[in-house]
Amino acid sequence: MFELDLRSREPIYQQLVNKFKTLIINQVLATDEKLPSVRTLAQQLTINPNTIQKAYRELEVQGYIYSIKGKGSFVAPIIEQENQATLTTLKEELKKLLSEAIFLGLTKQEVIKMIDQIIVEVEGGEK
Amino acid sequence: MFELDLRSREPIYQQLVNKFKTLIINQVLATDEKLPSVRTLAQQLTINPNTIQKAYRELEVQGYIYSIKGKGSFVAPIIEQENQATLTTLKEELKKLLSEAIFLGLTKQEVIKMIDQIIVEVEGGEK
DNA sequence: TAACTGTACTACATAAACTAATACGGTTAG
DNA sequence: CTAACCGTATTAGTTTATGTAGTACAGTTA
Repeated sequence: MFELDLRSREPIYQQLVNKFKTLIINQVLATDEKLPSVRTLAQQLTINPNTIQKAYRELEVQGYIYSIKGKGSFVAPIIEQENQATLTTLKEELKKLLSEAIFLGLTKQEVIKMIDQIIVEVEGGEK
Repeated sequence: MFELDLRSREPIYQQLVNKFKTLIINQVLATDEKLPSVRTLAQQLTINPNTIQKAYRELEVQGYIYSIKGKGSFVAPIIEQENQATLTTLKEELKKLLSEAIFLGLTKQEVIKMIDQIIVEVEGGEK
């Protein structure tokens, strides 16, 4: 199923994350399809289950899959994937920008004001 | 001149970078003003000159100072308008990103948390 | 209850980051 | 021109972070 480079500079779990991302984005793995269990895949690749676990957690954080204890890990609904993935990226960019802006003198109050304004625009004042 | 926290989790050179940034941005150090030499400051702070050097290099890379071998390190010309312009640009980018992120589910609380975190990093927990 | 599932905790090896010791090369006052 | 300043490169040692593995715990289902 996978070809891993065990002695690559790129961590194994990262390779797994990328492989799965590709498969999921290209719809090779359908929504709600079950991924191999951490143990199964680990045995198959002759690596430690915890490495698979780390990859799966990363995929989950990034919104590509969801895991249920005792049941398994599954491909997340596409829209949610996209949004979560995008959001994660956005958060990183946001943090960089915010750091820079705060350093240049942007105040917390200004940012909050900005957010309030945006929320009004986007959500029309709900919440 | 400086108060360093030698056993902070934040690297010494990073603390120095931040202190100098603040001083330069707030015009406490004027344009072309000479910074203490790496050895002088090192002796004063009882740390290694190389640590100062690392801080100075970082400041140079980020455009805050310039160094001349054999002469010293000096505050780089900082045009206030440039900063303001940068800040304005950043604000626009910020607004776009924030709009997108909030649309995707980022909450106001998350952003505020993010800001607090950044402020702590930038100011290094003084007060 | 047995055989699956994900997950938490710990430990260990390795890689990266940080700081220091030393030496080298440019500038300038005397 | 040399002594006393400057920044900088190289190297090494120490600490910290990262990646992986071993083991044990906890939920699910037939």
